[in-house]
Amino acid sequence: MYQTFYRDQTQFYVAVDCIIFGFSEGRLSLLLLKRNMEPAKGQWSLPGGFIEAQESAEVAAARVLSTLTGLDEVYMDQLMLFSKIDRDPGERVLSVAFYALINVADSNREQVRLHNAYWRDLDDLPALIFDHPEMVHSALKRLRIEASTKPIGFNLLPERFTVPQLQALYEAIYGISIDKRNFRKKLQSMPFLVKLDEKDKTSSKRGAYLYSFDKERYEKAKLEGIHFAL
Amino acid sequence: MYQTFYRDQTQFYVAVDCIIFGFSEGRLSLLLLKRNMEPAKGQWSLPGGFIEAQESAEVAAARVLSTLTGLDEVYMDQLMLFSKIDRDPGERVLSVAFYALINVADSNREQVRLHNAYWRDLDDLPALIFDHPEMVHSALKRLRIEASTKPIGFNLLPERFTVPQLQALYEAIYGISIDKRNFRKKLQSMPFLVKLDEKDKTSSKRGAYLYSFDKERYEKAKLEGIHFAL
DNA sequence: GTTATAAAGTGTAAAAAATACAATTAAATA
DNA sequence: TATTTAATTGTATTTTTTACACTTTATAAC
Repeated sequence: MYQTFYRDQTQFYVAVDCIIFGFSEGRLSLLLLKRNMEPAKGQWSLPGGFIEAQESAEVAAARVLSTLTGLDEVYMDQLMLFSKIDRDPGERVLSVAFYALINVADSNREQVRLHNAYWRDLDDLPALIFDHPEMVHSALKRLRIEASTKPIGFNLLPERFTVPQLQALYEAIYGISIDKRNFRKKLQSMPFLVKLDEKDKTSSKRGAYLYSFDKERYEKAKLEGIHFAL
Repeated sequence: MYQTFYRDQTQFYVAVDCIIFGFSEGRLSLLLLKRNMEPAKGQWSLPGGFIEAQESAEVAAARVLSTLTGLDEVYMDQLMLFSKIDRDPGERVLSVAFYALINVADSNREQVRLHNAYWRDLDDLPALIFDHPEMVHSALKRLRIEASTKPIGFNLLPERFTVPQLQALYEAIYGISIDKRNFRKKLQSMPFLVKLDEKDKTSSKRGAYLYSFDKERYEKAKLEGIHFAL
């Protein structure tokens, strides 16, 4: 039987690490933990934890994220397994990296604070332990690829958002500036972006119309060959 | 210290499984193992093996591939970790899937035979054990994404290949038929495709010119903003 | 040695997509 | 009432993608 055969094999600790993206005031940020004890005191790390006996990696990552932010059903996707022998100087630990997209305002501020976690601007990250910088790099690369063909960016925005907000998000993700007329032109070809009657007046006197992403309409459009592309 | 903390954690067997793509006679194929003993006798599986104490997942996958085919320095990329609790009905085993692209002719036929491995047409795969079908699906999806913007398809061809061969490869990867004039037009914009003086006459009386992919020129072109795209 | 065969090789026009670019509108505040 | 600031709108140009058919080359058959 399998069991007998497997018994000779080495077993490993397997952790998950989460690259949690947020977006506010036109900037992408990551939710990071500040170590307040040795070793590596003062250094920063990605939120993570060990996979438990009865968990898949995906469930473990969702647990870590839920514990930290109070959020469930968050957009999350696995990046890959990081397994270099010395990636953790303490002991051999493999780690599966996940990236998550959340709306900062939805997270539980107190819970985040209690875990000694802080939102740090993606363009100005502190030094991170282990291979966490590599994980972040990998996550950003993946985010850029995914966000261009799938409507995942909306997970970083409130339920209702304005066109200028959406544009600022894409400008932040790709680090470019986009012509607003061309940007709106693309949006017009997406029947799953629903224009609401209400305006958001927090960032201008005139106010900008609020929109929402209609998941059902998106699925319908996809079947008709209309794809998301930004 | 870390060690003390880690000791409470569960450890896991971690395997690698390889989706090894080949291309011959206009068709993609996978190198699969046929089980000639129980359990699951007669069923097919992806080539794989356990990660050993002093190996990274990448090294383990390269070892598995080298043992099976005699090939080193093969194009290989990690897909992700598969970790569903019951994915292996025998015991809890996590598995990292890798996909590899090899030139079938380069592999050691006897070695492959000895491991009870066979090339099976991708369009006519046998039933596979565990979550291996999911891994294959994931690999094909990744291959399609990667092959469209990176010159990785050449790993499936001989060192020197013809334009019709290259076109047939891309037609096989994407399951479409491509206009040969438009295909050649795109190739003309790629200075790293070197036309040789020799012809391959195995598939036509007239013969088709052989080309090779020049990696150095590719890197140079990339710096100049010329990207691979097919 | 002429002819038949089969795959390799070639160019252009039309359509679609991406890009560049500037004035007007709306609402609050001075 | 005038000023301010961000939101909103359309068109012309360029680039890219797509559609499409005949000629060339070398071998094999006659």
